[in-house]
Amino acid sequence: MSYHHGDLRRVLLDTALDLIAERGPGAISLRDLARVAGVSHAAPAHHFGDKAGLFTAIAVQGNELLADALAGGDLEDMGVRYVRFAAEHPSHFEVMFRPDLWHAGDPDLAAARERTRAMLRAQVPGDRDKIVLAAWSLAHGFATLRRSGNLDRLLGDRDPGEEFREIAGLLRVSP
Amino acid sequence: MSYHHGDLRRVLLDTALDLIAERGPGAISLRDLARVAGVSHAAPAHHFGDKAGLFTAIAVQGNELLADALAGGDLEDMGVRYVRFAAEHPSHFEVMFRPDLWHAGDPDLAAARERTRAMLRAQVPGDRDKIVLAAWSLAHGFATLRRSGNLDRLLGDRDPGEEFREIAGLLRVSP
DNA sequence: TGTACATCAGTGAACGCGCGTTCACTGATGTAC
DNA sequence: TGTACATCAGTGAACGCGCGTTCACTGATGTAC
Repeated sequence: MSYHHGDLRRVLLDTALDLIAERGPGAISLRDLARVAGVSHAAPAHHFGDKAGLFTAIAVQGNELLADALAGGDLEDMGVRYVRFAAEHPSHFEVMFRPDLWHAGDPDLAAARERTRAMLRAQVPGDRDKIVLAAWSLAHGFATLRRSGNLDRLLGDRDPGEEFREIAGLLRVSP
Repeated sequence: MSYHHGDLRRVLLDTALDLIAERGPGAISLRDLARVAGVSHAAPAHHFGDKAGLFTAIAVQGNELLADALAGGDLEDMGVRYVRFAAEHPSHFEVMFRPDLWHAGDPDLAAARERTRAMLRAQVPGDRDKIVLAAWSLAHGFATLRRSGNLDRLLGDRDPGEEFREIAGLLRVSP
């Protein structure tokens, strides 16, 4: 491998996502990240500025992925996709909802978050904010409980999205 | 104050809850806790064994408080109480759903968690697990999103429980 | 095609710091007699 | 009422460690001429 890696930023991000999925965001260190990625321990700082910068980059990427995943479809489908996203991108999902981890003022992050929010809203005709909030709460709660292991005894091995579809199907919007 | 404090365990727990509410569980250290409580830095270890022991104690207490809060009432009321608990005991709530923080094998904690779960189940006649899960997801998602600041622009200054009652009122269990 | 130079990615040594944990100790309390 | 002793809460010094960050540097790449 040459002195200039060429793709180190991406490698560091991917490695960080693996580490976070394994041990949680609290247990990660820039030095450990560099160690696992096989580069000098100063390299992460070079790319992300500092530790919060790393988490900020992850949160930006996560919001973009989620916004993409939510594009199109109806309200129930949105919930299913939301839950699936959380299951498939656990590290992104976790970091996205931990404001203490990032640089809150980052403009890229603000834009990415706004885009995700706009996608959530777009699934409901007529700007019915409370309905969006109810659906979002349902999907977010399910995804979070599942991720924290609270549903281990309650769910089978099925696709989490399908499990959620069944749960959500028990509720309907009252007229 | 005498050499023997008499109530140090409780003071340490309360201080820890304050610190967690301010800065999040990741930013707490036993030394800082001791500093704020005005005792030697080895005192927390004396009471809780180690750092995870402190979080375990908080999780036990949180589960007991939540189980108490959920006793009695119907399904919708359970959601309201759940949300209210999260708002009133943010540190407990946060720690309770962060398995990476505690001693997972602790028997007291296992018992306390089981008691909370039993309370959730008890609100639904006939053991309809999926309904419980839907209601739990809804309340948990709302509480979590609110706590992470994601609803700041969407909610007013009303009691969080009442905000939730309105949201939950938009959904009904389909026949 | 060749040379000079600017730019930038990544290095590695060094720093100071706060941390968790250990351990022999000391002071206070309660109980047995 | 008084004394001896066990128990336990809390102390304070000491340890070794991993961390984030800084900084002068070196190697590679791309571009201008």
